[in-house]
Amino acid sequence: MRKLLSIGDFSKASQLTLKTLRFYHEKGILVPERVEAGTGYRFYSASQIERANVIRQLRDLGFSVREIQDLLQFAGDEHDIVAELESKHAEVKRRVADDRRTQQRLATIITQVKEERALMADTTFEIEEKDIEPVLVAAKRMRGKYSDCGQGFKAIGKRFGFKINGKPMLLCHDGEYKEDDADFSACMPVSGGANHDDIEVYELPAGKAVTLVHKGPYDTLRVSYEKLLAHIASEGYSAKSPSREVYLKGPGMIFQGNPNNYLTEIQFLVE
Amino acid sequence: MRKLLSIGDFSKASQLTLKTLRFYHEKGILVPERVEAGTGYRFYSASQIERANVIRQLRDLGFSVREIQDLLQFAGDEHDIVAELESKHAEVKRRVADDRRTQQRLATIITQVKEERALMADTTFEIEEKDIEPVLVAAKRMRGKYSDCGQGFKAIGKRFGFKINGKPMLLCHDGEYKEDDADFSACMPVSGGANHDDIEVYELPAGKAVTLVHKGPYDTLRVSYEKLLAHIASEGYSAKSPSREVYLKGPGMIFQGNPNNYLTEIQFLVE
DNA sequence: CTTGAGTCTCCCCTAAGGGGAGGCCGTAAC
DNA sequence: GTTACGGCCTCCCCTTAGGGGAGACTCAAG
Repeated sequence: MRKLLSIGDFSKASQLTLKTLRFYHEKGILVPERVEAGTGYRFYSASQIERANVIRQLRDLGFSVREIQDLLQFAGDEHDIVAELESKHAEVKRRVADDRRTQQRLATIITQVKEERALMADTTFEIEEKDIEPVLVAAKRMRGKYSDCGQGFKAIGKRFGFKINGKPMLLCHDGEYKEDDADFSACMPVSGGANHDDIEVYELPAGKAVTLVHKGPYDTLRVSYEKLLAHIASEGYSAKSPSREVYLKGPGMIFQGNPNNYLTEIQFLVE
Repeated sequence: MRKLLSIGDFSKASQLTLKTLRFYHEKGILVPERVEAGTGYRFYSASQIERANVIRQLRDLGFSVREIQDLLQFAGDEHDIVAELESKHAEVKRRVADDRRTQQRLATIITQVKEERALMADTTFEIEEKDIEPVLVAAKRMRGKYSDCGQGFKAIGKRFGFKINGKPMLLCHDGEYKEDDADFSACMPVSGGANHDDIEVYELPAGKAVTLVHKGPYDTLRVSYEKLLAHIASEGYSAKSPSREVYLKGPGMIFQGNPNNYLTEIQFLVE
């Protein structure tokens, strides 16, 4: 009366692969109606297709085999099913939230890298004279080695977070180049905000400036400084303090990148 | 000069477990600066902490070890990095989309199950007399066995999809109960829509009705029918054709559920 | 000298099957 | 009669990113 299907036929009917069917047999969630003693051949009844479909559905909904087993245990009893569904729902929701954060971070990184690449493409690496707009910054005055400025940026980043709207800058208050006991400010352009601890918010003045984009690691910056200062002297300008360094492209959020491709714009306001 | 860290110290500094460090060593993405020949002890340089952090970041962004390996191969070369980032971004996006569909489906199922449970809780299973509102339905007239109506519902579901706004119903056009060659319509309440192929859209009339909610499998429906007809006779009403069956709760989208808990409301319009 | 903490390698385990080897069975073609 | 083919079986290894633990070795302190 009831026709039994071979595993191949059942596979076609249920859209589950042979491997999967054997696996489900082993796991006990879909046991063939009959297993021939001598050959071990599996035979399924047509009515088991329905159960196979249920399992497929549950699997698509993200339930593990173990969970499916539990769920099918109380096949008619709906007591815990809602709870299980809800916990799975919460789980998926959590995963979506996580993934969206990741996605956001990836997008940020991508735009940043692209921006830097574009920058690299249309930078001339020649001395330029241009008018600079005023810029509102959050600045932390520091003393020591220039390379310590990272901590200043970190502190500003922590406080001003999403208000930051430009590349990090360094103000050199010393008239000359100093190795060890330099007087400088780490600062970031911001859209607003108030003073906080040792971070001051103020506006850098506008004005005519002589600038040069330096390409390469930071320890070769001096070459570009000298080039700029020579130009300023030859043109008869006088440079105003502090000079500015804008870190157009440095070590990224993830990759250090190649220091030979770091870009730093040096700006001297002149009159 | 350069101090080397034992794996334990490096583990604390990098926030990667011992197991993970050994694994990354094996995979070649974070090879200790020095491995002592005799003992096999691993020693890391402090500068490797930075690389460890890069790896952590990439791992958090969902990159596999294999991908991290590729990415770190061209540590300075940024040529392919954007492409990799973008493909990962697309991948995450796809996963989010998938998960949200799953989440939606789960939510639908949950509300449905809850609704059915509420229904079960406040149903009286007594004969009631009530006034029935008119209801717009999409109906497919069929002939055969009642149990074939599922295909009718499927057809209507395919055509009217999101316009469906009620429980599936059956109209019995026969005056009497027929097993085999019954004349009935499978129909679903809809918010609108036009006739399509053999699916008609029309309004079921309002009126005074005698109803009874039947609990149990469909093959015991006759008991409730007889109870209702006896009541109608004893009250001196005359029943109008077609009678209606409303499938308040039947086999769910996933689970068959327990047929003993199926709920079906039988409605006879009377005058 | 001993002890405890740190480290090593090696082996097994995860979830949900996929891939393939080698063997058994029945049928159809030659 | 035989051979080829197709369907089925079991058994074993493989995948990710490490976790858990056993047994052995090393290092520093008491």
